[in-house]
Amino acid sequence: MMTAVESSGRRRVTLDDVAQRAGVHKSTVSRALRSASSDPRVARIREVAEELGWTPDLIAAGLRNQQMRSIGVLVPRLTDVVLATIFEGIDDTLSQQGWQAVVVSTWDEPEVQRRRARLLLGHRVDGLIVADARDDEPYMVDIAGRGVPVLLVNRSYPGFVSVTCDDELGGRLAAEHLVGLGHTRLGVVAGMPYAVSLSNRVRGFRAAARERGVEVSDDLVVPSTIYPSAGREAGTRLLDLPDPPTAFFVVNDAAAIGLLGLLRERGLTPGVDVSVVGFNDIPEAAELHVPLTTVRNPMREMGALAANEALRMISGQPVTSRTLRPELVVRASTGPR
Amino acid sequence: MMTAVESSGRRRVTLDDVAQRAGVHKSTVSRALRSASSDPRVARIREVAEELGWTPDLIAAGLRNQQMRSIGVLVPRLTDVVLATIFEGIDDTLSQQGWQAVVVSTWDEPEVQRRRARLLLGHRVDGLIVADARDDEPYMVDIAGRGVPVLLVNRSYPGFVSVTCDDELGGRLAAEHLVGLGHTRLGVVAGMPYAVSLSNRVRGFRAAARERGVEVSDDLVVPSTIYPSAGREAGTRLLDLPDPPTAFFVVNDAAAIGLLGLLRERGLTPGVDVSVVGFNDIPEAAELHVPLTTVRNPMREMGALAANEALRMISGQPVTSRTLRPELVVRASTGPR
DNA sequence: TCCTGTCGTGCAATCGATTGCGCGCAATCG
DNA sequence: CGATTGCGCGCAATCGATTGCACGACAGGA
Repeated sequence: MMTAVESSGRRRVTLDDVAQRAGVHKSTVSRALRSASSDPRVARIREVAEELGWTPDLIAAGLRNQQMRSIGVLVPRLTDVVLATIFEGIDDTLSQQGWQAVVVSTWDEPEVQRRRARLLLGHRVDGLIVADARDDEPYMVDIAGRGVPVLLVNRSYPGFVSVTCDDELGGRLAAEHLVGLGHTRLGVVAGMPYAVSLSNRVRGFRAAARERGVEVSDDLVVPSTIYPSAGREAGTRLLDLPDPPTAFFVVNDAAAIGLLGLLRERGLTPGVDVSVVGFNDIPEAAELHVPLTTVRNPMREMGALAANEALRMISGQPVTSRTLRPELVVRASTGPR
Repeated sequence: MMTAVESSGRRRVTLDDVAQRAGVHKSTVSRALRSASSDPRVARIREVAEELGWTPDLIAAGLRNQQMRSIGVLVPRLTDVVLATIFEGIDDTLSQQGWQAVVVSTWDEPEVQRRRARLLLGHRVDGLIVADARDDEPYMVDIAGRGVPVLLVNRSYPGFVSVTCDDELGGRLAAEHLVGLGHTRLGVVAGMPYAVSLSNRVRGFRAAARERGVEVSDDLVVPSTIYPSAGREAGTRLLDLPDPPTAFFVVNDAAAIGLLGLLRERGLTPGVDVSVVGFNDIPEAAELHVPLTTVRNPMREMGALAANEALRMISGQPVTSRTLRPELVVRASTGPR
């Protein structure tokens, strides 16, 4: 004979099943299961629930309570270790507090962003954490005022509360370092123009360089994606200039790694012939043949803080934007001119 | 005056709202919205729904239909690019078919695995894709027979349908390559013993080596984690043996990268003094100073196939385990003895 | 003219957990 | 011993979409 637990493909155990077995009404069971009381009757009901293998149906409870205890998270893509790390911070924080993160990839494509955001709202998430805001296609604007709080992380946008790295400061740290080493011809691999996090890094870099008497002209600032291949391509363009830079600021480490590969092929030694500063300090930056000087971005903390702020928003508490402090990590890929 | 769409924080628009505005019953609206008809009355109802900004409540629909069109995915961690890539394949495939993936990280910890699996079931996912099966703590066994189909990916387990790489073959390819280059003293950085994917690679490697007359003794097989630091530590142990190996098989690329760092520090040139074969072919393997010879694991395809097989299981169709063919990618980190 | 078949619509039940309301029982006090 | 307070429990409504059933209208054929 099969017990209820062993049989497969059977109907879900509901509160009513427990109630019947315990000889009480389902409302009594519901109350018993969430009371802290140690009343013997309550204990008996708990026992029956356990025996029958009852587990709460979060969908039914969510419908009734108008609260799913879940937050939707939109990221460009999870195979980017930067976004994966931010999400890990979010997921960890939420799950520790009994909440569920529901993540979707949008590939930075506005149409996908809109579609998947709508879908998340259909799943009645209680809030949205947006890590893929574009300043040319701010889909979050349509979502806001839908009754669901929206928090930005990683990239900011006017009118929204956000949790970001102080990207401008990060850019400044890179510029100060390179100018301090005596470099005066600075190239920038600038990333996607629609990502404010990246353009802020470039802005900070150029401003700090100029303040120290080094002008970074527009032709030394090359847009790119965030992949190693993009670092190679942008690097090629810059190295092939009549008067190529002696130092590079690459707005993300993956592209910087591509640039390092290009330099190697051209017989240039990073840190000796040419300097390179990356951004984020992803784990492999330290493992490279020539370890990468980079700006550490507190990605995990950013995710954790974003999750907490989102919970605060949902519970109706006031929240304000926060920026986290980046830090320069000097390694072997930079050296004196 | 605010329109319904502009006002914020307001109540959700329900079918009943649309029905009242259109002067019909909500059941009529429900039918109209999902019929393909171009009847003018149907068109009118659609128009009203659009105007009021109605969006389906997937929670309510899920409760009524006993089907959420979502699949829970359990992974060790998403910051591991291997798992992130597998998940990307799953997510992409599911979302293209109108399904939602809900992913959770379990850190390979049995207690977390159990807790989060239960939580996913509480969310009424229609199936589970398990990427973090441990052969010493098979939590999936408790979950199976809960009325929800379970599919394994990445790591297999007896009695479960799985989609995996042919890891044993991958190990064989590595061994054939190294023995073919004349190496007879082979070291193995073996990964976690509880992960069958990894131990299968080691088994295939040792079997193929033995078939070619090279015995890999137990003291040359060192357990590890999958991080670069673990590659360094395991490598240190092997290099400090009285008769150290001249070639290494490292069951995953991240650890192989750590081993390459160690070799560099010891003044050994990979591909010349010592050979190293990794596993997975993650993107950075090709970008290294000494590009890594490795066994390509079709991770994204694995995820996509797993998603499709899971959908098949859910729809009640028969499914069988599938293995995908790995491929040796020879680069500069291996060379003749 | 009446009957039958078809189509569209309204009604009400359903999914499972939660909760306000009210009833009945027991305990305590005057 | 009767009245009042308090507590526990059952009842039924609720959340929002879906769907079987039944009824009414209308058309076509006998």
